Amino acid sequence: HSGLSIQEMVAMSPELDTYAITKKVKEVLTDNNLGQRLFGETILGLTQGSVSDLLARPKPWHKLSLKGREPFVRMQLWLQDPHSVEKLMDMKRLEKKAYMKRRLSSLSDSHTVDTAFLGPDYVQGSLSPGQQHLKKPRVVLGPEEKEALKKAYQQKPYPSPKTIEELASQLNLKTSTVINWFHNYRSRIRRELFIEEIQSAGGVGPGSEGGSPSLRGSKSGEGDSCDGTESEGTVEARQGLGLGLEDHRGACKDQDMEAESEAGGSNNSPAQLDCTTSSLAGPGSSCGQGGLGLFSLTEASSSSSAPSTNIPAPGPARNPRDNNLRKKKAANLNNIIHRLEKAASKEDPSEWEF
DNA sequence: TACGAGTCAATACC
DNA sequence: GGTATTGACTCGTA
Repeated sequence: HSGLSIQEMVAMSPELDTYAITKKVKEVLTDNNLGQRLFGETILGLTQGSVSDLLARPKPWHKLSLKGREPFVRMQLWLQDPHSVEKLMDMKRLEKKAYMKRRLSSLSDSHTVDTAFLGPDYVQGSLSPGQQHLKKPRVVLGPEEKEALKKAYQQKPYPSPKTIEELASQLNLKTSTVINWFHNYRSRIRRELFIEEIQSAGGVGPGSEGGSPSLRGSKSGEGDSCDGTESEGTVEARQGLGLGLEDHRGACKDQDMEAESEAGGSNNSPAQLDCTTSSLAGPGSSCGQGGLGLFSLTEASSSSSAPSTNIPAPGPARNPRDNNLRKKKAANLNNIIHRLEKAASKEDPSEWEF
């Protein structure tokens, strides 16, 4: 695109609505029966798992590093390409053809080892079959171990090396496993909090970095997300973008939904974003957007107001299990937040209750 | 050196 | 078979 590298484009990109982008991508993929693996590998250069994660839990733009923004810029470009679906369909056909060809040749030569069973490394010739066995088996933590780790986390999210050692020996795990678990858990809790904070429509401006926004209960009262505060974004850049502003209003209007949201309720209407996402649909969109540029999505959501444009909807595919999971997570987070709030209100650490 | 961010890839789940 | 989850890893940064 315009001879710019993707990094340059990311650097120059205005704020994008990551939620709207992923929503649209999911739509296009399902509508055209295209898998995450194919999309990830050909468009984003990511694996299926990463794509799944990105699509299910997009971080708000302002929370992303340059590297983290890259897939969203790629998705945006892909959505703006009128032939995007065709191209991916072609790739799908080619893959199928190649697969059939491989199957045929492996069937015709009974002496040939079916590389499908040997993994990509072997296919690429980097590993011999013998070496396959050297691969580290994945550690799968049992429910009791997870429970114990979670309890330990609630007591100390940043355990000392000594605590880690103790945990590891008590649970019969390697210390590196315990360390990794804490890293991952912190990171994922943080990500869940981003989502929760967006969902509760409080909006996090750049100024709310000093702690969990949920703790502050600031909502948007400071004028950040609901007062139209401008950051780098210009009014001109918002033209024809109804997206951020409208959703924004919706988000502010729905502040009283927070309680329900925190309880894991699904209170976001996917329809809210219809017009939003249609701005991604390119020419022919019914939501009146004139001559949108490359990154036309959400200048509307200035950095201070971005989160509220990224309202994560539960999505139509949510099954009861997902909802339960969400409820559990929300409850767990609220529990943690509650304890942190209590702790924060007591000056003497000895009074902190965890 | 510890941490966060981002990602891979094995596994679980539907 | 496609998608979601999650332990492990790399890399950049303070």
